[in-house]
Amino acid sequence: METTKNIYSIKSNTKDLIKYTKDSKILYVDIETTGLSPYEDYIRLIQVKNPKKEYAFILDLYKVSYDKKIFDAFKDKKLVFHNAKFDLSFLSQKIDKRFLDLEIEDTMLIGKTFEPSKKHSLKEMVKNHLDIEMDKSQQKADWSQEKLNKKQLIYAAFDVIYLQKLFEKLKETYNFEKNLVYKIEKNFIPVLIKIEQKGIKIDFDKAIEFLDDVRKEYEETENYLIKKYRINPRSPHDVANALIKEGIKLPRTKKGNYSTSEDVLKFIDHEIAKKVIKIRKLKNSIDLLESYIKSCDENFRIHSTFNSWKTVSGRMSSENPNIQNVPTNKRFRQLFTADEGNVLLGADYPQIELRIAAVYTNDKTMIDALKNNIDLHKLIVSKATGKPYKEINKEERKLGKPVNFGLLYGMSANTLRGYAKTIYGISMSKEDALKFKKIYKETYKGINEWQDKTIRKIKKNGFIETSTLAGRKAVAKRYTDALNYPIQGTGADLIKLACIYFDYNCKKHKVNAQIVNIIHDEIIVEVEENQKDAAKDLLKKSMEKAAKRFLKDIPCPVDVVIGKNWEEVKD
DNA sequence: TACGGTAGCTCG
DNA sequence: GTACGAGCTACCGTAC
Repeated sequence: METTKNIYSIKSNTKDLIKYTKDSKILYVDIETTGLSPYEDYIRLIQVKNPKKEYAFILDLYKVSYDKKIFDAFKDKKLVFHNAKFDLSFLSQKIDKRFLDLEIEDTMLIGKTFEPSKKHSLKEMVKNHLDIEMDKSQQKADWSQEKLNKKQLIYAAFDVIYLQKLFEKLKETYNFEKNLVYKIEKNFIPVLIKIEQKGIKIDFDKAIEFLDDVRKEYEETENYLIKKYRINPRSPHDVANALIKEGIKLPRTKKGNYSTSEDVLKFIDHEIAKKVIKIRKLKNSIDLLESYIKSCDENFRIHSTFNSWKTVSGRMSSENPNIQNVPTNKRFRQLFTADEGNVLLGADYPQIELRIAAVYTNDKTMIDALKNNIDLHKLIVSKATGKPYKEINKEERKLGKPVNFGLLYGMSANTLRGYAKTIYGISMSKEDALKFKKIYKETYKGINEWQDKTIRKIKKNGFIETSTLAGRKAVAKRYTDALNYPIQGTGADLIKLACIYFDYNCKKHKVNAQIVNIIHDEIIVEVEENQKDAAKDLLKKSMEKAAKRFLKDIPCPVDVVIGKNWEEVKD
């Protein structure tokens, strides 16, 4: 049983903190805040553990204005956190930007890298690795009251004391310093924080105007349907009943309800179906616009939260609001812009997942095609329709995309038939669909072997552990997942690395550019007009260097486009 | 009334 | 036998 005596020293004085940290190059750090938002909430405590001392130091920031000198206690030191993104967001936002330049380690990331299927809270990891049960009853205590009680302070101190013990144990257990996935994720943290803090500029007036237009159209459509058919057009139940009343037959959903999905409605030649499709899209647009307008800060910038490891595959996600699912239509993309005197740069990786699949499966035909600059989406449309490759236009190419991805990730012949029907208007027999799959398999032998091997393994063991080219692990129980995770995950490894390179290069060449959005294979950057060419060059080089690291000799040329808004910078 | 699942929309 | 990965909102049945 540990004694609580000499567990901590609590002060409000920065000088005492500097004195405490002075003799160590490594520090274990945690903070307690009044809430989860680095914009709206405050840091109450900063807890620090110097491994050369027995006790933890607690800096109490109650009613103390944030002192820039606090940073001096951490300068030139390596900081160890549990979930560094959270602590560094606050420390860099409230105290000193230079916190983002420090070398760090993150015990939670080590857990996520080496034990992906376990839980990664400090409590769970301390239990698993040290066999100690931490008392977390104070975690959600009130950290804004003037006088903190002894229980709270002991809790705060133990967080960094156990953090040190956990880190030292993990260091014995895993060789994380050499692990590429850990390195990428660790170095990506400050890059991600900067993206969130900068935010992306919205053309507020245009957004309001757009919302107004959409609302009017929505209300007109809604009133029409309510008056004429007495239905709530947002209710699938009402819509289904109304259609049945009109003598239309509807398929069932998995759960047995009548389906009114767009896939069903678009084949129904009736005004209810057409207007319901329309009103759903309008409502969706209204929701998106309202979320952007609501999220703007006083400078009309949106600060979305980006997650780097929330998905199984390793892909990023964006929330509050999600700015990775902005509709591709002009009026939406034009809303995302740059400050006065700045421009945006846009760059995406062409057909990146197919390039990754080619190298991952060592498919000679696909590699050869890519080396000869053949567009694989055009090629698949050409093979499906019999139309010569050179005559495939942009619209038709767009349709090839889902088929290519579908077949890559194990799409069935039946689903392929559905695609042929809905997007090409071709009625494909089951035999034709199977024949087409066969042609695909014979063309791409490497892909085929990989798919067969994966299916066999899953059938035998019930699951499979997949790995990206950087070594990011995931467990799949369905073969379709097992085909997807390593490819999609490698795409994530690659773009994260590109962002790290770009951020580093901008610092090195003193280019004042900032990434403002990442959309899986696309990077959006904001930069001062007079540095746009330098930034463009660095972005291109950074993305191509990251691609080369994983794709080896498969070329991956990146085009960077300059413009005033997102619409203008698409390729 | 609160919650969770489903359906349906958006994106790569 | 199954293309994959996300977030957000409204509806709707169930539990309290």
